[in-house]
Amino acid sequence: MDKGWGLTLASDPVSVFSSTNNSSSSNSSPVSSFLKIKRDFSSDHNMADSRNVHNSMFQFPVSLSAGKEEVSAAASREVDFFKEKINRVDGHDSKTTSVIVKKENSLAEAAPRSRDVNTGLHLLTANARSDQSTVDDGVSCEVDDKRSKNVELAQLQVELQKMNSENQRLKDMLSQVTNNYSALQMHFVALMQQRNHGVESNKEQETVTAKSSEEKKHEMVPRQFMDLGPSAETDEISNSSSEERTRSITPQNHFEVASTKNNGKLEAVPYDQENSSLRDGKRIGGDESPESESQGWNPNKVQKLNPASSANKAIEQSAEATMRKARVSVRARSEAPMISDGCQWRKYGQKMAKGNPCPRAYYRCTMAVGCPVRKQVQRCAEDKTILITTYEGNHNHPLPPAAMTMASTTTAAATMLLSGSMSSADGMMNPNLLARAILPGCSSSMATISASAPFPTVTLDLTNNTNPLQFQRPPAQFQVPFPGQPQNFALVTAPQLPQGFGQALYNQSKFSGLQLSQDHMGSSQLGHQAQSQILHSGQQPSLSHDTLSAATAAITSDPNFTAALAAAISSIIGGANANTTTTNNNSNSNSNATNTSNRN
DNA sequence: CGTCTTTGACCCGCGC
DNA sequence: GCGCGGGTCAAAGACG
Repeated sequence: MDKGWGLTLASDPVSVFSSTNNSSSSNSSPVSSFLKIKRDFSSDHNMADSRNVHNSMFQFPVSLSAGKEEVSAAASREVDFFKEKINRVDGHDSKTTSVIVKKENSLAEAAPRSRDVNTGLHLLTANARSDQSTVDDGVSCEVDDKRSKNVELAQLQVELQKMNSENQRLKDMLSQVTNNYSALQMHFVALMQQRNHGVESNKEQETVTAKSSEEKKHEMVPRQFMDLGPSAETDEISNSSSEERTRSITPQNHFEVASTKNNGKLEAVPYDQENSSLRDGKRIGGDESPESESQGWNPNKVQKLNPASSANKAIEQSAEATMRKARVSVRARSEAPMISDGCQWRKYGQKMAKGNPCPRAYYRCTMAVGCPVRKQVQRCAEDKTILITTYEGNHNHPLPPAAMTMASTTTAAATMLLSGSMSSADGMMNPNLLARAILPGCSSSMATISASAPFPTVTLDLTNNTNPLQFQRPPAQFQVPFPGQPQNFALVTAPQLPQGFGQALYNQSKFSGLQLSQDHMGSSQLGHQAQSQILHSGQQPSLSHDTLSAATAAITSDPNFTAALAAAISSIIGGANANTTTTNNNSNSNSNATNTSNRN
């Protein structure tokens, strides 16, 4: 890379004039996405305005497509530039420098600008000078040229070092955030378990000590929908059905969920069972764990199972089944055939669904053998620009950072739905409550929850543009599919993204954050963290627009870089915002969370 | 050659 | 029992 630079520069602007530098142009080295971005942004038209070089190391004019025609054109322009330089020998060094660099870049095309540039430059600059001498004879010009080159090279070096340090920092932050996330998950599971035990004991206490109804209410509130929102909202709901709901809670069920999760990774246990008996197994031998197995997407199967088994077993099974069958449906506007969520999917079927001219596609997660996660993708019949993606199940394998958001979202949805359905005597949940719980920042209309047993589904309708920030960027971003990536990317850029996927993921990030808030509501520490998570998604706009735009551009322009960049940026944003929000929340966390989220 | 997509066939549950 | 619809399988083809 460095060498490439030297070579590229060696071609030298002047020599370029006379002959095309083939060697340099052929030097296509890995150019960082950032460079690419800048290059994209800086069009050739700006070449004359290259005085701004000092502002950004990447702003020097670059012609990406350096064809022969362009070379000649560049040559002509270079001549003009030299004239200019001559006129301003005393003027800006940067100007002359920029011109030279420009020429080199245009000729060298995408040649990487590395720090070693200096070496190559110096050596070749001499030659260049000799060539240049033919054009401009002033000795002072040569000196200035040399100096200016040195200056710019130094600047480039500094900038590159900055970028390297920045990258390192990003990496660190990413790993840190990942670790924090894992820790939080574990903590959450532990707390949930504790809480379930506590609930049980509280129940017993209730019966024995016959507490006042009000006291009971207070105790119950936390259990029911987990404190997702401000206490006021909770009170609202608790008065009516919450009491019954909470009383009907089956601690065993809760515990079941928690315990399964506790056995290591969140989603591992329940799905291992399912994995052991996938559909294949079912067909071959239906005897083994028929329940877990045969259920697939079909809710009906769940129904059948419960009556057959004993009471406890039925409860457990229904819990597991519900957990497995809980769906998270995301409605988002997207031109892409499928939302990229960071996981690898394999299409295993396609069907024409009744009442919808658009076929429904069935995908299975292929990131691990036997991963039970599946998703359906179908376009909305009414508005074909709306893509409905329905997720089911939890991954039984480690996920890349890019897939963490969606995975946590589905897990959260499954957990929450399970808790909600379990906690409600009649199996119905208060849609508004749930909606608020899932998307505290969104109007309840954005999230609809179908709790009709036994097939709970959370539907996030992200097609409504309620967040003004999301209009800031052109919709084109989402029209480009990012195979195998993105959720985190979307999470990162969502606030700036117009709608659809970004919005969906943006909200999903809240969702995932919600999960923690719900379950930790009682616990101050986690509760705050969870809230900060929620807020972080809501406060993303606090991130500098330049950074986001650059990241977005990088992603869109360089698909190969998408995953890494998305992960890194998302981690940064998450971390930064988490910190920021945490501090901000100290004063009034609840209201802040609500307000922030209400921006949507 | 391995992987992925396509697509017709099959299985299953449900309602009539 | 039959038909319908949802979900899945698996052979064939496409693709890199």
